[in-house]
Amino acid sequence: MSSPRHKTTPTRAPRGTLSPEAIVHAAIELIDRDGLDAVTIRRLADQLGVRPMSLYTHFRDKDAILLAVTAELLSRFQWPDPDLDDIAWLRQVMHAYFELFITHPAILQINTPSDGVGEVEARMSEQIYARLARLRVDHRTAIGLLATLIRFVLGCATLYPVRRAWDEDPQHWERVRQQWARLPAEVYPAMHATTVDFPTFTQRDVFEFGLDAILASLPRSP
Amino acid sequence: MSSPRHKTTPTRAPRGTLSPEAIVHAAIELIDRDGLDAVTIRRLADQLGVRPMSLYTHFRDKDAILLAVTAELLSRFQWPDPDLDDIAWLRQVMHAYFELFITHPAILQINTPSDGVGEVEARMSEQIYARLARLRVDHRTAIGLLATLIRFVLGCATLYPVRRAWDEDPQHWERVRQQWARLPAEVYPAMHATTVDFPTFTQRDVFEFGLDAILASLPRSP
DNA sequence: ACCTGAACACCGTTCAAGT
DNA sequence: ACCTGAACACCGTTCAAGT
Repeated sequence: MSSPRHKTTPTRAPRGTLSPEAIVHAAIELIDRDGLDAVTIRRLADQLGVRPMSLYTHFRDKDAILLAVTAELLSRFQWPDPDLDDIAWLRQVMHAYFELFITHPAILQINTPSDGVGEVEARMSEQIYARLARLRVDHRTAIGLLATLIRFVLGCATLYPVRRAWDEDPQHWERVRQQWARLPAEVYPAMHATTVDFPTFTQRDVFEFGLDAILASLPRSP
Repeated sequence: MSSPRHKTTPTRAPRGTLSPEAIVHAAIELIDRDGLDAVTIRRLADQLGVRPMSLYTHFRDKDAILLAVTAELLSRFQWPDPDLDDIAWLRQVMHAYFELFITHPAILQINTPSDGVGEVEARMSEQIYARLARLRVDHRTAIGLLATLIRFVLGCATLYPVRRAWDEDPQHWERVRQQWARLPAEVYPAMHATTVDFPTFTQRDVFEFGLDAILASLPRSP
């Protein structure tokens, strides 16, 4: 009578339920399903079967969680086959970098302090500079080229989520062509002219085109 | 006795105090001073000497305000002198685009639905395609080139706020050089090698380098 | 038409407690 | 050491009211 055992006890979670890894894992799941804004201390706790405050035993604050998330995602970077010839290997690195960003667009939205993206960059540097040196590229060009490539990939990744719908709609470019063709040729001569043999680009096509353009200065591999 | 006139009346704001323009203006001020996160309906209202709910008379919700902010900022895009030769003009457009983004980095964080950045792109297109046509660039190359340039500029702008501190610290690159030089030459031969004539890049130098690289395929202007 | 108070359903986080 | 309840200072926004 004094202690009604079979209350609707909200069952305290057992001691081992939580860990930094489990939290990061749950956060990534939430991000990939519903986007970065869906990551909330309270919703994270729900997903883990725990009360909100429990998370603070494992991370100082929410920022620390998101930082661990980016670290985990960046660690999934896929190094290409080292046997590829130098230019193919270089392109492959950029491809892997691009793929990483478009499968987890949230990385771009998480504010990493001071160097952030630089993590992957740093690990890339040695190998990339070695390849470029082998291609007889001078130091200044090597550094400039890598910086340019990184920025291009970053831009592609930033635009990808917005442009993605265009790739998936087979009629998109035909509609654009018709729209441009309807423009008065006197005012928009250049755009009008392109509609005769209208070229279409997927996001990946653009990526390929840009890579070609930036790497064009390099000596062709045999 | 019945109506104590001189209460500490919280003085209702007069009817003309608010307007979409005033709200957008105040929001931009807040953004430029304290960043995008500082933009809050309540703080915006404070800044305008008005109560929070008043803003909803002029905008449907907060997103609508931020959309108006990006529209306003993008409208400040500075078209370069049309008398410049084609390649110089093209570079100048990209410079203006870059400057716009680095003076108001918040534009990059505001989620513009579907086309967003495309606003400026669209207005650029006709003029840029006209110039490229005059340079005898085929349609496909023109579209690919513009897409590449935009992504590169976007990447530069994204990285700029993070890398800005490097530009402003005169000792930064010397410290990096020493750090690289201290690496064991057997494990990091390439990075070690660069330290003998260590090249330094400001963010603007990188921008210039990348522009050169991407536009290298174009025929040199006379 | 424009400005507003009260209230609601959310946040991240502090602090003091439980086990 | 780890999990938690209550509470605080914030959010955006709805709804019904004032002028």
